[in-house]
Amino acid sequence: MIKPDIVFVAKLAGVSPATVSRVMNHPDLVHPATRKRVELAVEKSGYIRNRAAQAMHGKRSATIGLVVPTVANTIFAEVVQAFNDTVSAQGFTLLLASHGYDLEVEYRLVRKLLEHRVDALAVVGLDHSPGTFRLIAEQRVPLLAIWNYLADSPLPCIGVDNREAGRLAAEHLVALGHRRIGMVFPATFDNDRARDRKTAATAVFRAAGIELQDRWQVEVPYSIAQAKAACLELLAGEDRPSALLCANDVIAQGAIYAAARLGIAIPASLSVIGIGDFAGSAQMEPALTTVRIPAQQIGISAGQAIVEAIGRPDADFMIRSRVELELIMRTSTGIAAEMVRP
Amino acid sequence: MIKPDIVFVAKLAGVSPATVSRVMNHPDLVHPATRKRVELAVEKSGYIRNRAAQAMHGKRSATIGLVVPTVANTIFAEVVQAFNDTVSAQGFTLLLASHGYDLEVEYRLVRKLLEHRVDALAVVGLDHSPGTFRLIAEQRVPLLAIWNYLADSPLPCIGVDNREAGRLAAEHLVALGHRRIGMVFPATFDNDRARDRKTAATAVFRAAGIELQDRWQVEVPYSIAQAKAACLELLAGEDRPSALLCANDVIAQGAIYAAARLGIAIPASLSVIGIGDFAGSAQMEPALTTVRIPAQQIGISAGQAIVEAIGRPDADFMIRSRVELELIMRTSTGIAAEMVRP
DNA sequence: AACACTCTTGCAAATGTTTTCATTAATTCT
DNA sequence: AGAATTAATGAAAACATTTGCAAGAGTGTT
Repeated sequence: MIKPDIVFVAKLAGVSPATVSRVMNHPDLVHPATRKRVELAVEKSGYIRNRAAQAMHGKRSATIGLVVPTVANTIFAEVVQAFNDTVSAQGFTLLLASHGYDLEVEYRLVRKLLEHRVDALAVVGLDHSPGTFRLIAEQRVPLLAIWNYLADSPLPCIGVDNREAGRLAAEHLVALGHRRIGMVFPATFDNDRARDRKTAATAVFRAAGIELQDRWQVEVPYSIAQAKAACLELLAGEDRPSALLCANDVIAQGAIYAAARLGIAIPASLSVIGIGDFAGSAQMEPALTTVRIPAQQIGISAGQAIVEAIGRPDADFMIRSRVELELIMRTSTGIAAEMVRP
Repeated sequence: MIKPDIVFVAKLAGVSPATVSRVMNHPDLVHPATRKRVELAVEKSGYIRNRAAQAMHGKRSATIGLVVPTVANTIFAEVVQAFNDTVSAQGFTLLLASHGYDLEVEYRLVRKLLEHRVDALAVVGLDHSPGTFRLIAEQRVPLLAIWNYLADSPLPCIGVDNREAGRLAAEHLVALGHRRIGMVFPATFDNDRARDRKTAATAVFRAAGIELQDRWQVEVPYSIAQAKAACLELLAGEDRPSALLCANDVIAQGAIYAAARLGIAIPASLSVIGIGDFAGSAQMEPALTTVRIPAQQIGISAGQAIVEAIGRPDADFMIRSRVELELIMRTSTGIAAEMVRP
């Protein structure tokens, strides 16, 4: 019992392979009666068409590559889901790869995805190795950066302005009167998102005449556990900041748990702000004040844009779409203690 | 400027296409000097081999399909990551699909993955539509169920015994003297994991002579927000359970936030137990008592098993591997109030 | 020096589709 | 009714690779 191919089905239906192909790809070109017969033969033989052969013919592979730093935590879960749903509804399948914040690994992954002849590629952020860019340019595959927006980005992008995110968060703390501010960020090397947020926030603080104490700046990877551990250390003792600006909600959640453990009242004695508004941030107690990144909207828009780009292979693909950030004030931030008049 | 194919590279290197192919697939068969020349030509021309053409030849497609209910929350994030890392290290690329707990959607996704001629398929759990099973059997693609273990499962599986998970959680509550018990579960239709956990837990309670009050059994989807909302309702008023058994940690986190909001002390007046030990469960305050599912280990083992299965296409693939559960006692559960002697 | 090997390499067939072009059948128009 | 369209199908080339087979070039043996 051999796997049925298109000629097997054709024989079974008493037509030529060409007709079977047309039934699959341009059903309107074939007579309803023949179509019925072919569909029956397909059904009966259990035929499943071979996309590889189709792709080989220069046609679409009907796949889209998505490269993310990680799927292991909440950060990108929502975009990935929304993006996948969107392109999947259009008949595409997602090839997923994750590089763990290592751009050299990313290069290899992109290469692998190109070997599979993905019809388009989406990556997170605008920081990529030159090799990656060269590769994609050579292959003329539509490439879309998601998550970040930059007015003069070298490649199409759909996302948020991370400098604005940093600015919004910082301004919120400044507006509440905080001057003793700690920042908890991951390494900003190879990570333009964290870098942009941090520099923008720093600029705001500087403009407000706030001096950032080195001892309140800590570097942690994106992990609740490590963020909590780092914050436990940072917040121990009397000499601690009155507010913590965290690179994203995962870190902010860690910070809040650390404060809870230490019995530090939020927001009375400590304010914590995150960036992202990930799942759970709104529900936690205290609810996390954050700069909302509309992940779902990004995923959907990105999916639509990329499908559209695949649709016009000749037109060169350039879109720069900024989705709006929003400061979501919840209960994890409050007026700085020293500003509260009795 | 046309994209270089294998014959272009061959010409550039002054060899035949066959030799180039051998350099890519069986490097040891070609003379080191020629190999060098070919590699140089590949480099110079920016050639990227076409997996589609390769797959068409009956060879491997070097892809593995993974179908999960969702990637939008923490539940499967860790397995997906570990699985991806493992197979990726072996040169495979992941085709990802998510069906949102709808087995009819799953059928269509599986079909799509088979069109792409994945070398193997992994799915979550043992509940699947008959069509899905038929499809996969016809195509003779190795199929592996992850997350669940069942001694007499109809297909290879690597995961945990969900009945045991439910049992461990329930026994823990019973051991602490709880008799007024609520359960927060998602719909168990089409979801063998939730179903197994629930029936096992129910059996334990019944054996302990505990009567489950209908008003304390609630059904919620896997979402922190909805779990919290449901628990706010469940826990309002005086007539509430002393312990909550949650189908998984996502729901349990929602329950804990609900209690925090209502000012119900955990574990003094309410115990909450989850299943899963997802990221953040250990760090939250109070730290969540849970039945640990070693997601990473499952992902790695599953990746290894499936790659191995691809390696021996003739031998039929059957593995049933149970990974051990472990009750992790933290601070969200405690002795039932009515058992505490002054 | 002839023989039997082993290494390398090229030729050509095969893989499963899609698509262009041509052919035949059916329909419409005058 | 005959010509001119239009619709439906088939034949065959094309797509980019892999691999079995065969041939040529060295190498060691007698």
